[in-house]
Amino acid sequence: MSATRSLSLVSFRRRLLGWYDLHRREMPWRTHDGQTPDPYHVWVSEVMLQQTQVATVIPYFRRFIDAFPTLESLARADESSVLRLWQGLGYYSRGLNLLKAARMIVLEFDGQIPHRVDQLITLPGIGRYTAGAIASIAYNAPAPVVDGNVVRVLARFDAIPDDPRNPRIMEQLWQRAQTLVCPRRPGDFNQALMELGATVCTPRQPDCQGCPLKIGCLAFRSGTVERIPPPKRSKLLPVERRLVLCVRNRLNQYLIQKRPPTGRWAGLWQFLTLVRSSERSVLEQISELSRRIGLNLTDLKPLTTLCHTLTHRKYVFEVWSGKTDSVSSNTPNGLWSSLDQMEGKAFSKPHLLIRARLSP
DNA sequence: AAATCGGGGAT
DNA sequence: ATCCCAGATTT
Repeated sequence: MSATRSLSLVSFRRRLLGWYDLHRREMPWRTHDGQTPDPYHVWVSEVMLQQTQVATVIPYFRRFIDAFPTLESLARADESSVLRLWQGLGYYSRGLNLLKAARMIVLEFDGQIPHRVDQLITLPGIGRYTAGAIASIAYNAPAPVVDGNVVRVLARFDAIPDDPRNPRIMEQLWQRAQTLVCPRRPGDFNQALMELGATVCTPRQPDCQGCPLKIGCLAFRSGTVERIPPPKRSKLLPVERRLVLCVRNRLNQYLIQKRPPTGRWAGLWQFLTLVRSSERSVLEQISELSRRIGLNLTDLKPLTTLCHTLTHRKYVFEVWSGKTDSVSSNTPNGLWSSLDQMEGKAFSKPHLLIRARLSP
């Protein structure tokens, strides 16, 4: 790998860090006095930031640290508390892995978050990126990081036209990041690279005039910035139809169920949900359900229909309301719960929206 | 190597 | 409507 053409390695670092010192954004997990941040804060923030933008994470991070100010307090928490704090953030296994790892650190690492990448990466929920981020930001280790932002910045800087989803290209970018990382300020360097990608070297309409690396950027020189990296061709989303039933008893409680511990929305609560058959009518499906779980249902009415689009599929929820005189059911994982009681439980986003429609 | 796992920001 | 986001884990 040749150096940086017209921009030397040292100049690359100096320009990038100089830009960062001027444009660094304030974030709750960052210190403002050049001090090394709390490794626990770095870890929590980096896990929350996986596939999630900074603006989305900030309120979740504040609430999480308020509830669990230290690694020890997190290790003592239970899964339901963590999921409640993760509610709405998505990728819920991140939260559960965070809890698992906290307990492992207490038991196997004497309560100290490991400094080395090869130790960090053994913890659940910490991969190559997050290990590098923690090691460099919290402990000033000269470890590289390559996230979506860094991929874009480096692919453009070197004018790599190939798809970085190709593992070979990705490995090339990791090597490049390793070479570039500033040994004096690795944490700031890595954050600078990512922040540049998030605020200047953006996917669309990048601000090349404001970029400290435009001198030396091969994509800028050749006018190919907006074509690098190549966009992912979108595929048609499969549609999943669901029938949701909000059953209320005489105590103003609703029947809710806890989702299984694996799969989508694992461990989260929801109203009664079944796959919506296109063969049978809604009322047929509901009466079959009522027989199966032993509930006598009355006042069945359509409440709303809502769509929820995820990365790989689209859900359509047909939501119905109903009443019953029963106070028990055969529903596995079923529970009668008032709207107030539900506040303490973690619901998926679509069921959170359904819940909001039930409030008086 | 490909699929899975959420939800939202930006355009 | 589309692409992407401070990715990791499972298949």
